Amino acid sequence: MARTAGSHSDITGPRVAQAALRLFARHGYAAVSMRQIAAEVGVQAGALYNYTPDKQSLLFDLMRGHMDELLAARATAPAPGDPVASLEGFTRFHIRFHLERPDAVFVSYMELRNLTPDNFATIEGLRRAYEDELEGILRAGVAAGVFAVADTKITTLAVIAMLTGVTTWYRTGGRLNVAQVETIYWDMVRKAVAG
Amino acid sequence: MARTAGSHSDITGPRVAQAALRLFARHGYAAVSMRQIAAEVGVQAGALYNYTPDKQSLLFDLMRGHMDELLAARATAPAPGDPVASLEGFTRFHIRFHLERPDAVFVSYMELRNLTPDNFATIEGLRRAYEDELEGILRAGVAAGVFAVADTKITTLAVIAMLTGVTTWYRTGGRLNVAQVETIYWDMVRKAVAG
DNA sequence: GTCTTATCTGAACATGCGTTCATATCAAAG
DNA sequence: CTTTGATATGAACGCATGTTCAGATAAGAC
Repeated sequence: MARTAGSHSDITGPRVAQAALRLFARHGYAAVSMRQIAAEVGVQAGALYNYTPDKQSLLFDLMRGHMDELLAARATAPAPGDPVASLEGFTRFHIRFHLERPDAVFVSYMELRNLTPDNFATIEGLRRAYEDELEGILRAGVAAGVFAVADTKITTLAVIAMLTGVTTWYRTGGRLNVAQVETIYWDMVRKAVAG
Repeated sequence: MARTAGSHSDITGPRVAQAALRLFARHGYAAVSMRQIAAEVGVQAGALYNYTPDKQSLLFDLMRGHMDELLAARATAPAPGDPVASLEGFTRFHIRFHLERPDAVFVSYMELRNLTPDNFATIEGLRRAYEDELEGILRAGVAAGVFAVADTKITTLAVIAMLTGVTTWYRTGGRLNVAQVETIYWDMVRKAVAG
């Protein structure tokens, strides 16, 4: 019995994306079948193809959407002249943003190898753009003599790895709230790059 | 034509493990078929079952082997009384050990969700034991008044995340050698936990 | 009330999956 | 030289995969 209750495109579409994100994060892209996604939405597998040309696009669209959101959110953040304040802003922004969407973060970091080469290049470019934001702050701080880092590129990657790692252990309702976590990490970042 | 050139068990066995490790690291456990592993070894799929009861054991044995190696190597490291020297030792050990086996590191961090619950618990226990090594050092440093960390558990995870991140960008023959990388990271770790 | 069109079903397609097993081969033991 | 046993083949098993599509259904337009 098709079309059981009206025009559902604007409802089913987001539900497909949500179900795919959830399942990809839990079990991995390759381990999730189109039929599992369809079942989670409450639809037959064939109906998914009204919303995505194929499984690969489903993954790519999730990842590109996540990176676009990340860069857009970052673009609206205030940009203080002081490198230390900028770095604190970046640190707190990164932790908050990533803790708010653990599934998208997980998928975007773990499923890179399941992207086609073209799609991989696109995502990689967006990630690089985000990293450049942090590296710019570090460079400015070094130039101003307030940071002492041996290598801005490596420090950038090290800081991002440390901050993103928070998603592997943080659980809502745990011992610490997001603001406390931000402060603990900011304390480490601040000292690590200090002159 | 079976058994084309003598008794190969002691040669084929390791080759199966190596091929599985390589392919799992490149494409992910779920995306790699037993036939692909067999092809890499130069054998038919059925022959793999002389060396593993099933695909899951192939993954689990690789991960347990990696964690066992990690803990065994760590156990032979010298244990200075000074917390700062201990932390430097741990930092350099961690980077060196992980850069020497990038495939095993990748698989052990990415394929946790493809382990059965029992196998997952085992690997998780070994990882915890390793983390406890670092946390012990941090606690000792805090007690001695040479480290100032807000939360030893979180700092442990943050430091390990930062150090392990080196495997995502380091390439042999690149701009920096392992010793230089060790020094850069040790500089950041040392400052991040400093009092 | 009829028609159109978006949405979904359910079956089908070719292909690949992990795993099993009877059979073949050959190294080494007697 | 014969026998044994480890090691491999290659075919087969039932089942799942991503994707396609003709047909069914119902909401909204006229």
